[in-house]
Amino acid sequence: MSDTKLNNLSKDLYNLMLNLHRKIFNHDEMMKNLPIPPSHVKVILYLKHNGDSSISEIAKNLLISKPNMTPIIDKLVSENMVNRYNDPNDRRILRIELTSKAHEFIKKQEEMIKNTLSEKISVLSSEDLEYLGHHVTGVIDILGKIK
Amino acid sequence: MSDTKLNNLSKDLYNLMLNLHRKIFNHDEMMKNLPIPPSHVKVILYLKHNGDSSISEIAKNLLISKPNMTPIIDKLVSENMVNRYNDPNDRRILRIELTSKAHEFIKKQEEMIKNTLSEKISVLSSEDLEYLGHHVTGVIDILGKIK
DNA sequence: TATTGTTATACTCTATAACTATA
DNA sequence: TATAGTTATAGAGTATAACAATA
Repeated sequence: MSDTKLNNLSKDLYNLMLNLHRKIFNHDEMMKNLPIPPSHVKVILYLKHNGDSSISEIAKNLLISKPNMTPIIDKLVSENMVNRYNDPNDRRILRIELTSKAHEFIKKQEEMIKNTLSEKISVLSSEDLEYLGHHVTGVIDILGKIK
Repeated sequence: MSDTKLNNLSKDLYNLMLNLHRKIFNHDEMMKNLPIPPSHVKVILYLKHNGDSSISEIAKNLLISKPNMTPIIDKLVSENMVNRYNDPNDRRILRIELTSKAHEFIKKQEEMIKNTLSEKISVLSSEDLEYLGHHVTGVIDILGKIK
């Protein structure tokens, strides 16, 4: 693959991110509408996607410094969104798991986000929606091959 | 267009956002690598996209509270990234414009982001890159019809 | 000696109310 | 009276270094 082709594609991907952000998925707007701070959302979504994890794992992957994990997990525990439990193999490690309340929270928020998306694209013609679906699943399929 | 179709498409769009974020464009990671805080980046990019703007306009559209704009603009001025000037028609209004240094900064950052994107997709086969380009421009074209 | 998680602390970012100057 | 921008201030989020417990 030629370098210019790769460069053009990365330019298109950058434009795709900007367009998605501006037209249908404003990250900041979503976060402001949530009842809990962004760092809590990140931790919950991380656990949902990666399963039970140690505090260090979460911190490393979410780029949150370890000391700041303590108050975040404290609050999530007090809100009954996660539980701490000891790792049976290494007594230094605390593992974090989602509660059923957290799973319900995620489900509800995803519904809200999907409703917002539906609204934004509902102005498109039936034909455009057809094409959009085709191209979106096309991109997802290929991204699935990375990593 | 049937509601179920719209729902499926919004689900796909949600998955597209998640996949883009996880596979090739980690928002937090990008921000951490920048030499200036996120709020400054947002203001600069807003001005790049929307042209000279009043402080209230910027605050409203970026969901930053007005009082917090003062120190942000102060710092950007001291870093020689923006200038303040009076609106000729309304003496209450201060308008903000980007300096040439800011334009260069944006150009450099966009280059870095595109290089990162190139690296991430360079593992794909020539054929997959071809398809990816096709679908990405397809999505961009249709998004262009919104708003 | 290295790693896990915590404490302490200072710094930045943010939200709210109250102020001034212009309209 | 309403709006633009500011000041003051308290709260939330973050980064860094130093520490105790465990490996």
